Amino acid sequence: MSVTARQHLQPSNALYVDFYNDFTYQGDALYGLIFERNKDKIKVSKEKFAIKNLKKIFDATFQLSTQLGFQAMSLRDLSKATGLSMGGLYSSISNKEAIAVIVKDVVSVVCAEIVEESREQQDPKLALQTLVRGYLYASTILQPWFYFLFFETKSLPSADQEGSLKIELIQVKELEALIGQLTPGSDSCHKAEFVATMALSLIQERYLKHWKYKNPSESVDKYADKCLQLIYRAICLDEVQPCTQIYASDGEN
Amino acid sequence: MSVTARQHLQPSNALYVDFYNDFTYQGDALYGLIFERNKDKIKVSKEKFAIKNLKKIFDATFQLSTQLGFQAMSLRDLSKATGLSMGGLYSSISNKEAIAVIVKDVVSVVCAEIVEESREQQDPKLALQTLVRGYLYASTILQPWFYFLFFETKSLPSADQEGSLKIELIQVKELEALIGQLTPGSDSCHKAEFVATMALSLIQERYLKHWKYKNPSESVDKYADKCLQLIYRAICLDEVQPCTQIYASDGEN
DNA sequence: TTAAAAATAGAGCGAGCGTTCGCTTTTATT
DNA sequence: AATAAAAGCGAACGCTCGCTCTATTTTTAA
Repeated sequence: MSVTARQHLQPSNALYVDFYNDFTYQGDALYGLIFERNKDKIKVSKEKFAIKNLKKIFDATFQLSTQLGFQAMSLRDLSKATGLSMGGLYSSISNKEAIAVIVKDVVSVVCAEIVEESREQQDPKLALQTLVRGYLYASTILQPWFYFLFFETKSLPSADQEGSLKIELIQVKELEALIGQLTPGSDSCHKAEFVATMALSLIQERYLKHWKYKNPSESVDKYADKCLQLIYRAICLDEVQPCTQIYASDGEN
Repeated sequence: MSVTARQHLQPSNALYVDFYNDFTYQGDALYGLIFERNKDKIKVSKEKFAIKNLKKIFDATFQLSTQLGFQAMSLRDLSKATGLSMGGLYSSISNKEAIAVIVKDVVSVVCAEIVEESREQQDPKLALQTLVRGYLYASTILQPWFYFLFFETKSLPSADQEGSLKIELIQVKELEALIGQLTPGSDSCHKAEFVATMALSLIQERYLKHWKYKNPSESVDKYADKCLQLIYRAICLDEVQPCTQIYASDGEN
């Protein structure tokens, strides 16, 4: 069942849940992927043990660096929080910096996947929806990863810093291209560039201020609806339904 | 001449320049204010010397912490960049943390001032415009300050961390209140809360991604226009002019 | 049962951190 | 030109950092 077909039946429905169930970059599968992509730098040779440790390390890193910042988090702090000894830490990661690099790598891979899925759509409106929802849903599931990369880009080696900026550039350019295709003429109300910037800002708002959105799984669908609706309005897309009508069915939004 | 009167004559005009000329929180006056507010913690007793050093210290701090992050910036780095000795640094600031606290203090004062100016306006539409333009213009002039506070809130003592979050909360609540007053009924297209969130995201976008906006003084007026226009559209404000008309006069926007 | 793999505790390394303090230089006033 | 106060200096202190290493124990999987 296609995305739009579903939405016509029940707006603000279980799209996120569907995405979540298909999303392979989470849980053990995610850490398995990290293990595969960093085998050469990880001393632990068996996947099972590596996954267990990586899970602990990233969970603790996100918790500590959210509180203190990555630079202020010491490896002794991390050792305490993970329950691993110093030696244990260094058998799963090559050094402190490598933690940040892996986060960048994961976000990079996930974003590339979302762009790919969007490009499979023929209809630009569907492609835009796939893109916006993809970013919102993925950054909800991987909130600490996206959040970390935004705030800790400075902690990366300079090559990866550039890579991190490039991710953002690709995101906004992809949005801009699709929005550009949807604007009837060049005399649109708002230029595609500005609308794409706004869209990305709203996407980032969501994972940067996650404390505002306590039950993400409940509300992220509605948030995505509102973002898309706002994009349509910004580019004067007439074909869109008046938004009061969309939200008339359920009281809260 | 009032804000709207001017805009009717020439949209995207010299509003920023006017703001800039009236804005007292810049240059020596700003550092004088910092000196006054921190006299007890500053060993240098003569304003003239304090201003000279504070200027050096904050300029260098913003440059270094943008590159490395505040935590990674050492006071030896700062000493080298300012040309001051370690002792010289410590005669103008009480310790490293104090630098970040002062930034929070400055942004806090400036934001309070903007809210105050907005509240002086009777017409909610004018008040909203004053608020949005105020935030955009002030954060353009004080871009490094706003940028620093956003990224380095974690480096503050916990009391000031809360203070920093509160600034953001006040900003969005003030926007929300005014937008709420402008929405005709409760069945508005978008809830005021969401539109306020979007507005603040766009304001922050501007000073967080300042590398995108090379000539801020030239374009910030147009950016403000676009933000306000988008807010009006989001809340289905009919009285607003079609935006194509506004931008018809000048080619680029 | 057993050999390999994983993990531990923690002493220790050099480097660099934030901060201090006794001293010298500059300033402003006589 | 003299002088007292203010400003500025930079070596040194105690400490923590990222990281390594060893001896030892525990866990795993055949």
